[in-house]
Amino acid sequence: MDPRIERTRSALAAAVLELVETRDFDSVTIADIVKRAGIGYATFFRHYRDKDELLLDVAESLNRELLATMIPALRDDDTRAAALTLCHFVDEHRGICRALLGGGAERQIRRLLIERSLRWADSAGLPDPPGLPPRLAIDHSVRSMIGLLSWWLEQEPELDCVEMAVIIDRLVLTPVRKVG
Amino acid sequence: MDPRIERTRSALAAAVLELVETRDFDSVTIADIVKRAGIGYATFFRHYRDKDELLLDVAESLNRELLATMIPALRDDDTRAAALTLCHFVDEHRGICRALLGGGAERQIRRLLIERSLRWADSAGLPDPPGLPPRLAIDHSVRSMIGLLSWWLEQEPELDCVEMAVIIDRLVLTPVRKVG
Amino acid sequence: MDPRIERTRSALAAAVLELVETRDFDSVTIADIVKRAGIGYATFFRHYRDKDELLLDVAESLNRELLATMIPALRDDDTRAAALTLCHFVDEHRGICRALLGGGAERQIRRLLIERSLRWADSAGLPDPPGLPPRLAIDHSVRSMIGLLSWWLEQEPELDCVEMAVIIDRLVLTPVRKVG
Amino acid sequence: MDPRIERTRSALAAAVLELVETRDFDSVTIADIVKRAGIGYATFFRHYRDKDELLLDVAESLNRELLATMIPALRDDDTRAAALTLCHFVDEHRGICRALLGGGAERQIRRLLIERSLRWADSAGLPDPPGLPPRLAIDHSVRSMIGLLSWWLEQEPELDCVEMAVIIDRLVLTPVRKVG
DNA sequence: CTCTAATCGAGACGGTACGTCGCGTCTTACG
DNA sequence: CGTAAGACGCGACGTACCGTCTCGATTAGAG
Repeated sequence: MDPRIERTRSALAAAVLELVETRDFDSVTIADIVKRAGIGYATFFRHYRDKDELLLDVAESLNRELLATMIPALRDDDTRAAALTLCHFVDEHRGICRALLGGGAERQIRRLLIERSLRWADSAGLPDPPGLPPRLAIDHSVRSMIGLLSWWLEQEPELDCVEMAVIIDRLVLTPVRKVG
Repeated sequence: MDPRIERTRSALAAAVLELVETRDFDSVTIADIVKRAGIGYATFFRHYRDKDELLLDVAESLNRELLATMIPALRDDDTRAAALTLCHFVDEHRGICRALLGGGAERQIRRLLIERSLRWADSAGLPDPPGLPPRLAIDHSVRSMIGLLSWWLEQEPELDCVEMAVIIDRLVLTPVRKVG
Repeated sequence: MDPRIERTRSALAAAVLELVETRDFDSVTIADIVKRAGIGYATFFRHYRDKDELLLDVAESLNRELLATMIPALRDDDTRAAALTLCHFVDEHRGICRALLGGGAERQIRRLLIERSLRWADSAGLPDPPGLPPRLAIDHSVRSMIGLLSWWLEQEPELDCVEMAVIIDRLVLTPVRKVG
Repeated sequence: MDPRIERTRSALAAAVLELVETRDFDSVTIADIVKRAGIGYATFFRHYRDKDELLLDVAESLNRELLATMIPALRDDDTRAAALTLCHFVDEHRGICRALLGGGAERQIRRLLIERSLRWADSAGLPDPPGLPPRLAIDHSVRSMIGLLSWWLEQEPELDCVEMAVIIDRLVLTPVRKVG
């Protein structure tokens, strides 16, 4: 791929992430982003249809990185370990995650995460847990984890990763897998 | 209170609810609402600062109504009955709820519901469940139920109220109350 | 006449004059006036169709007062004395006159003054000066005097009434009466 | 300069002049102007802060054109010729001049003309006439000529340019220059 | 001294124009 | 000749003020 394109997209991604650290994603304008990235206004639209598409591109990368870290634990069916991995990942990317999960782009991010998780579960041949409609387990898990993580990120870090992982495991992952 | 004010606000509430049944809340303009309500454009801003404030007003009423219905079950600690009541309520207001929970106003609605639930829990002297940080139980419960209900509303009604209540009870309410 | 009406109109006249001392007439709103006058908003429109009508009412009174003072000199054809009377009158009402002549209402005021002067000239049987189209003499005199007085009012009072009267007489009244 | 800017401004100038031929300037809305000019509403404000600024821009051009025509006569101290030139100019631009001098923008136009004339007089080293405060001669001349021209433009053209020039010369220019 | 009608305050309302903002498209000019 | 810069059409927003209207409450002046 043309290195110029690469450079432009990186600049845009970096810019939006920097901006979103301090302000709400909704309140960041495309003009802000391109100014920060040092590229022309019209150039933005040669790469992304709109703001959301840029953010989803960023989220996509992050998600790939996250999934890669979690896959071993998921493969072992070790929900506690998976939760812990997740918490560490989020903790290390507090700024970005707060922006992505708590900012105005939450819905798009959530949709992306759910969609990717469903796709992964399908490809991994994960069975639907007993007693739940198909796909609901994934949908609920992702939504709830996002919810808990949002809550966690909003607090000052009173809970460490281990404590948070225990909570996630107890409130989300375990209930999904075991009947009542 | 001046009956004219009452009339205007009712007209606005009715209009936004009607519009939101067919279109996404974000795509509804204030001009649409006032046209539908048969009131003047500027008059809108004499009552609400923006679209969201109107929606929150509507949500507030709905929430009061919902809480009133659920209180008996909540008082009896009967989580299954509470969930069933909730599902029936949502089922009877499918259109409105889909708009409130799934439209662009989700964040505001969620914040309102969490805040009201916390306040109610405080006033009712509800203790925090063991093993969870204070207030997280409520926060998580509300978020998760909203998530499950959103999923339910998006599906064609393949699940009836009872089935849905069972799921909510299993995935949200019971895990919150019992340790591991 | 009902004393309440009298009281309301006086209050309005006083209010608009006070307001117009500090701000431009155009920027004074009806809401400002009624607030200052201590009367109800709708009450304004029971007395005047709009802001201009109120101002014209005020100007009308002032004009009557002015004409009364000038009539002796005008009758004697003593343009110098007439100009002096005018200057004294304006000097004694600097604030109001600055508002009426320099503010945003200038056009209406001017039209009123021209119209009243024409009517007075007709009724007094004043002949048109030789060499000028009918009515132009009055029109030009009023306009020019307003212009000079505006200029005078804008300056800090470097010129006294006598000097100003001399100028008016030289630049306006004499040229109108004598053929070049 | 970007030809698009040039094109837009020309379109706006043309539009406002066309509209102002039939209606009062005050009653012309910005929406009217942009519609007539075939440009977008918001674009207007990218070029002018408000309606007045557009009109002043138009007036500025016209004024430059006028001054250019009058300069020879003014240089020769030939007031009669200058007045005649002025009358011809106004006669050839009756529509525009009626709009500029008689419409609601009169004050701004007058201020502009006075200011420009003062500047020109300064730069040309024109001395103040004897017996008059500095600058008053210019101020009065401009105001009076505007007044007379307004009157002339309101009449159906009963007076031709020569007659009007004589009047202006007699009532304004000569009195300013000669004592008594 | 009462009674009736005019006048009042308060302020909600429909309406019109304004000026701002951000988006996504399209043109221009420059390297 | 491709890319930055940025002008443009569009449309929603929220503000300001106007003139109309409906309410009761108050007050004048006639009986």
